[in-house]
Amino acid sequence: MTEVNNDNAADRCEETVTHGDKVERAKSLLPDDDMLFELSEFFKLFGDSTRIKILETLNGSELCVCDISAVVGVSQSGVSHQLRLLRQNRLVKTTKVGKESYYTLDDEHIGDIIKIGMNHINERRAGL
Amino acid sequence: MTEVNNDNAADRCEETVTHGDKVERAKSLLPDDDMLFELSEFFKLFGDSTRIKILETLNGSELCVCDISAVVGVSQSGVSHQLRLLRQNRLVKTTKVGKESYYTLDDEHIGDIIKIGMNHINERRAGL
DNA sequence: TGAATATATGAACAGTTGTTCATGTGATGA
DNA sequence: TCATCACATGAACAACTGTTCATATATTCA
Repeated sequence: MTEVNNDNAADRCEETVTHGDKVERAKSLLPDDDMLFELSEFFKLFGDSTRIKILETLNGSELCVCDISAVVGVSQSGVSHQLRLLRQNRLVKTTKVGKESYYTLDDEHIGDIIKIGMNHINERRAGL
Repeated sequence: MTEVNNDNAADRCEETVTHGDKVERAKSLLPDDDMLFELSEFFKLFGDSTRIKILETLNGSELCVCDISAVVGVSQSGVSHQLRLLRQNRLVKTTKVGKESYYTLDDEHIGDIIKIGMNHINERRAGL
């Protein structure tokens, strides 16, 4: 015990870690902060039902903004805002044809991720 | 064209869909609303860096709340709140030993999902 | 050129979320 | 039994997010 002996109790847990070795090991295995931040930003994109609808809609089809709006039931403006987010994060890409912008998925992993999510939900439903 | 001919322009896009057939097809392929809602709720859990840290920390180790708090750098209370969320959604499970609660992952898919996310980010970084 | 159309974007606002503080609960051991 | 500890939980609040409304931009066609 070379640790400072701080008898000021109250938040003992914060100061004297119960299993120091395990904590150090876990810390060293954690991805770096940048990766953790980007990971959460990435998954945040899937954490909204409008965006999930958009992604699932584009999974297999190429559609213009107006059509996407009709499919997901959100105003053109709302869809456009969400598409911008998805575009900036390279989940979708766009091709301009005349006045229209056609959107498609820009990452082959997206379908996989959503599929795993559905599996989780189905298993959870089955296990009631 | 058996559609009502509404000449009130303004929001034409909302009313007269550009590619009706594609829209109907896309709609029919979409998972039902319950699934879409649960999917977004599920991914929301990954959309916060504290929770991602917790999940990555528990991916391989079994730790008590106090230790998790030390690893992720959030107060015991904050971690406890997040663990409750993860517990309620069956991403983690807990075993009580005396005063301590030991947490582990409760779903074998979680590691997969995070891994795919990291791949996406690494590929995005490489493609600058 | 000017009207119509598809999309993008800024502002504003309500609803949600993550954190901390304070406190409650239940187990341990003196 | 009483103090201590690990953990859980409720309240409060600042920060963030998704939507709509209004408007800007850009393309087509008469």
